[in-house]
Amino acid sequence: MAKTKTDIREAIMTAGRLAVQAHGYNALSFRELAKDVGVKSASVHYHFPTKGDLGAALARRYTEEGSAALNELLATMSNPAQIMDRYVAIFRAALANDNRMCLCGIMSAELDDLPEEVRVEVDKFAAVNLAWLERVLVIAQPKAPKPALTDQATAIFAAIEGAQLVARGCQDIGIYDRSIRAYRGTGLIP
Amino acid sequence: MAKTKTDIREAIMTAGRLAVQAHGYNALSFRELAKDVGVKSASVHYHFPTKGDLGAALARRYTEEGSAALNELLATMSNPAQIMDRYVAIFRAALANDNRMCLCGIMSAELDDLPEEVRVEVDKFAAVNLAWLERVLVIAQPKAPKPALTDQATAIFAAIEGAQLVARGCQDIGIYDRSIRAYRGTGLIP
DNA sequence: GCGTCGCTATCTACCGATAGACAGGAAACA
DNA sequence: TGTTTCCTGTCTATCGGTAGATAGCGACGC
Repeated sequence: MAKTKTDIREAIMTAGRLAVQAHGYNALSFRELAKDVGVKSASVHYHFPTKGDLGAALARRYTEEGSAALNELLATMSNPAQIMDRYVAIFRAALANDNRMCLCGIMSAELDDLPEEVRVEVDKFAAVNLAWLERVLVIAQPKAPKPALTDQATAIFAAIEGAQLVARGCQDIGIYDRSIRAYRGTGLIP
Repeated sequence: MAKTKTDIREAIMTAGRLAVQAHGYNALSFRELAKDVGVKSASVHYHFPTKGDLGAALARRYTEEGSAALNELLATMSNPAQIMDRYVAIFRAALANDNRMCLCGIMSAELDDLPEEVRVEVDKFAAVNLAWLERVLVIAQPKAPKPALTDQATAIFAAIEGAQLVARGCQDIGIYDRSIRAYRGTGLIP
């Protein structure tokens, strides 16, 4: 089967996402990426004229796919605790996959070096997650005041990203698991 | 006043720490660093032969100074809630200082690109913080079983690092403050 | 006088980006 | 239908810039 234009574009985006999740945006290289995909770096520039275009496309796609998966979760499950089980499992999967991180989490660490178009996508990812978490919390704690749930959603997102970061840094996924367990124990996570 | 050898070394380490906290280890450049300090890049190589040496020295110093400050805290204060107030304030200060991050937190995100000698220092920083947090928790919750406190210490450290990461990514220190407030509300942080 | 220490100058390797050639297929026209 | 034209997508080759690292020189202090 011949490679179509879309095939290569998709291959670039997949390889790019994996590379960023493992090494960050700064370490993303057109040459390396091209080698992975099996083309020349100039061809990558054809599909993504600048590195900023590529980074923004990666982050946008990451957010879109994440958002779709989260909405699917909310649509098919009703127990908040079970929903949150799945949520924390998503972030755990990145770690389990070769000690990778959330794409937008790792990009947050590199914020000062990101082109503006990438930065806005990182912000969007956080916004999508916070809004979704708040929806779950409304189900879990219908009587709680709304502002408190907003804070809690923020705290949950930050806590999970942090658990992923520290677990990655220590190369010990057990740190992630123990942190999540403690979050649940205190009721931070339903 | 003339610059002694130690002056230059210290200036390099200070500028280096600030640069890493703002841009990460990968973005740390001998040329930029030399320009900041007012010497040539070859001179920086004289004090720190390789980039790995410099990174490891920065992380080691960061851990040592942090450890000393934390021990001082424990020695002069007795109320766990007040002690934790000071602890979260330390991490907040980095954010307030030009949206910087914990040096070892940002290095954790770059883990795959770190030389081994830097990696071990990052691990040490986490270990020092976890051990210290556990000591504070033992004071705050003397009746709790030890393993639970270990988990809680891990969770607190991860949560604070995460709050810092997300707040930095969104360039909104309010995210840090709201997260910490929620952590306290649930009792995760005493 | 012999180390110490910062300098100049240079090396190799890699970066993102661009120019220009070329193959192949679709589209337009006879 | 046969021919010409245009566009798409990839290639080779190269640019200017920066990275970390090194060799060797000269100034200065013990």
